[in-house]
Order: sequence, then structure tokens, then C-alpha cells
Amino acid sequence: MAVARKLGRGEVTREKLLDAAEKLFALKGFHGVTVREIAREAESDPALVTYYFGGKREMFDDVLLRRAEQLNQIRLKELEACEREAGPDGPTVEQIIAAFTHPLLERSIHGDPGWKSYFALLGQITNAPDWGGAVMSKYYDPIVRRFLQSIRRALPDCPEEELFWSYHFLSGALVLTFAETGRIDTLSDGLCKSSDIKAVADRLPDFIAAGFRRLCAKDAEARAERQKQTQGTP
Amino acid sequence: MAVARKLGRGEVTREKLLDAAEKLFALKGFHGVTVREIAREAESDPALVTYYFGGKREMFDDVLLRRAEQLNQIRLKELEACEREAGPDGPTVEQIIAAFTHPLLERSIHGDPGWKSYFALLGQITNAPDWGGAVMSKYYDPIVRRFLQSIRRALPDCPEEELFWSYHFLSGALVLTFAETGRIDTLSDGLCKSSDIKAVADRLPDFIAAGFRRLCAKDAEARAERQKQTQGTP
DNA sequence: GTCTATAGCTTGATAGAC
DNA sequence: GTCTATCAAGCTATAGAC
Repeated sequence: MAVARKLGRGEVTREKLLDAAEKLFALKGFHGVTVREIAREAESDPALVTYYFGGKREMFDDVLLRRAEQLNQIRLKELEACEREAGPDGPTVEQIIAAFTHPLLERSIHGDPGWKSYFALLGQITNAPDWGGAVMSKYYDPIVRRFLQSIRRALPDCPEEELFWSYHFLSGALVLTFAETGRIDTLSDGLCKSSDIKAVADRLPDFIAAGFRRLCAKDAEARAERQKQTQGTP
Repeated sequence: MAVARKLGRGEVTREKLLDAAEKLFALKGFHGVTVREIAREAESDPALVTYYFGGKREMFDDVLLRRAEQLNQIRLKELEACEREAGPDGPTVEQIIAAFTHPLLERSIHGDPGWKSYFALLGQITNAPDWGGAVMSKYYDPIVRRFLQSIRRALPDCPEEELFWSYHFLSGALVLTFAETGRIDTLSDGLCKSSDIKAVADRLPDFIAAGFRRLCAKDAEARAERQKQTQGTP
């Protein structure tokens, strides 16, 4: 947890600007927001964006960085705890996925609203063709590698490709959740709500774990019977 | 398939502008692109954006609309064919998911490059908190409802909520694929490539179908034993 | 540290020649 | 239908008063 030390006068302003930027970038994307808007939202001044960050782009980087390190520490701890508390066979795939995603889902539900914005922003960046890959890799590849390492022990015979593609699907399902676009509300005529992150938390680990297991099992089958080469429609 | 009728002089220009806009919007988002850039890419003129579409925003809508209707027809046909060709028990969940996603994956692999851009654009919009839900619902809710109707016959005991949340996960996994951000390339040290849509096509139906089945089965269990109410971490 | 004022561009849009 | 010229508005960034 963040140390609640007293912030200097300037740091308060800086944080208010970051909060405002986080919220607006999450909602409308980097290019959809102006520094004037951010300053207005923060009840501050556009000139202070230059003063504290150097420019709009650097401010964006700082928004991403601010919660990344904290998040990585928490996720690492949770993964380690998950392994420590498991029986001699180690944790199940379900438990590992839950440990990996819990820090995000939990903060989206109970954390300060900034977390919600931050995750929505990650969701947008993840799906941005231009810099999505680079940015996400920069901040989050280490923890993902650590996650896959845990999975490998739970699925020892699973080929590497299947692990990476399974993670890819996990990643897509997770980040769409944080966008909270209201799509599922309309689609289900109000039965499900995209704001109901708890509903996702209750389902995602099982859903994704089943996928992991399936891809591994499928590959095992394929290895067993190596007769026909091409196998049907994509 | 689109009728290859002769286009009038003006329609050629219009199409070139839409192609350019599609490509650039897909890459950098609506606000990340200027009409000047689009005109340059199309080897045309900024003023013609107003002439043909009325403005930048209207042009964006036309980009989305252009392929939506065509796509919906194809997907409907493919779902119907999938049911027609299945045995008396109807198609499997795997087959339905393959039929639902095949028109997209196939065009991303073998279609003209415009399709790739279009799908990447859909991926960005899907994860955009502001208008993502509304836009996607507008164009694609009918085909999704038709898809879920097929799934209901393959999983007759599955509660509605589980179907909608399963579709949500499917949607996230699918659209991240089209972003082709290169993230999995870095993460896997080159073993997997985000440009390898064929790899996704070979895995996604099984992965997602396993998730659908799991959520349904889990709910069945829960209904069977109604003792303990709350059940663990998200 | 904060804010006013403004420089220097770029934006989306349009009037009007061809 | 196409393109040049241009407008008003809004942009990021900064110099300098306080």
C-alpha cells in the first residue's frame, strides 16, 4: 500500500493533474484530450503541465508509470502467496489466473476511482495498433512472464505456443472488461452490466482456465495421432 | 461478394478517401488523424472530405458502415450454413464459434488489406469507453443475438448470464487479435507473432468453447448444491 | 509554485475559381 | 468534381509577472 506521507504543496498539484489526466485519457484517449481540459478538470493551469512534466506526451507516460510499479509489486506478491498457500501439487490454473487478475479486479471494485480510470486506459492502449504493444511490454512483460512461469508448473506438458496464445486471449478478455462500455447491458437487455466487475471476477478465472486446459489437451491429442496434416476451417 | 460494377469518377475518389481514412483511423484512432493526412494518403484533397461526407465525423461513420452490412450478411449466411450442415443434434459450440468468427479471421488473412484495417478499427472502438458500446451495438448486436441463439441450442441448460459473459470474453479475445500490436512477439521472444491470424483461427474456437462449457457446467453444479452462499476470492 | 498573456502552429471547414 | 486560398478556432508550449 502507498505510504500516506505528507505531500508538499507542489506535489499535491502534480497529483491532481495526474488524476485529471488519468481520468480523461482513459475516457477519450491521448489525442482526444487537450491539456486545457486536463487543467480545468484538475482546477489548475495548463502551464503547470509543462512545469511538472515537460509536455503532454511526457505527462501521459507519467500517468502510466505512476501505478505500474505499485501494481507489479502487488501482483508479484499475490502470485507468490498463491504458490505458497497451495498444496504440494502447487496451485491450480484457476488459482493462478485468479491471483494474476485479482489485484486489478479488486481495485476496480473497491479501490479509489483512479484505479478504474487507469485500467480503462490500459484497455485502450492494449488495443492500440501503433504503440500498444511497446507500451504494455515495457511496463508489464515481467509480471506476465512470472505468471506464465506459474502456469507452466500447473500444466507441465503444455507447449509454449499454447501458453502464449492462451495468455493473449486472457489479456483481451480482461482489458475489454475494464472498458465498461455498456455494450453487454444493451446486448443482454439489462440482465448483465458492464459495470459489474464482480460478475467478471466470478467467471473469468474458470472461463480462461478452461481455455488453457483445452489448448494443451488439444495439442497432446495432435501429438498422439500424427496422421492427417491439415485440419479444417479456421 | 460486392458487385464489381463500374464506379463513376466521383465514387472512385470517395472510395479512395474511405480507404485512406480506414487505414489511418485503424492505426491512430479518430482523434489521432487529421483530414489533411487522410487526403494526402488518398492522393486527394482535404476539401473533398467535406464535399463527400460533410465532415470528419460523418466520414468516420461512413467508414464503419461501409463494411458492416456486407459483413453481417456473410456472417448470417455462415451461421445458417453451419446449422444446416450439422447432424441432427445441431452444430457444436466449437463449430458455431468458428462460423461466427471465420468471416473476420478469413478476411484478415486473405482479404484485401482494407479488411485488416477495418477489424483493427473495430478493435479500438470496442475498447473505447466513451462511444464503444453504442457504436458496436448499433452495427453488430443483431448478428451477436443470432450467434447466441445458435449457442443456446448447443447448450440448452446454460443460464442466460453465462452466455452473455462468455460472449463478452469471446469479444475481447477476438478484437485484441485484430489489433496486431506485436505484444505477443516480444513476450514470446518471437515464438508467436501477432500477425499470425491463422494461429488464432486454429485456437480461438476451442479455447472459447471450453470457456462457454465451463461456465455452464459451473452454474449447473452451483444449482445442484445450494449450501454455501459465498465462494472465495474473485 | 502559480498564473496571465501570447507566440507560433495546426486544426476542420468553406468560399469560390476552374 | 476538383483544388487553391484562406478563415476562425483551438492547439501546445513558453516567457515572464507575481
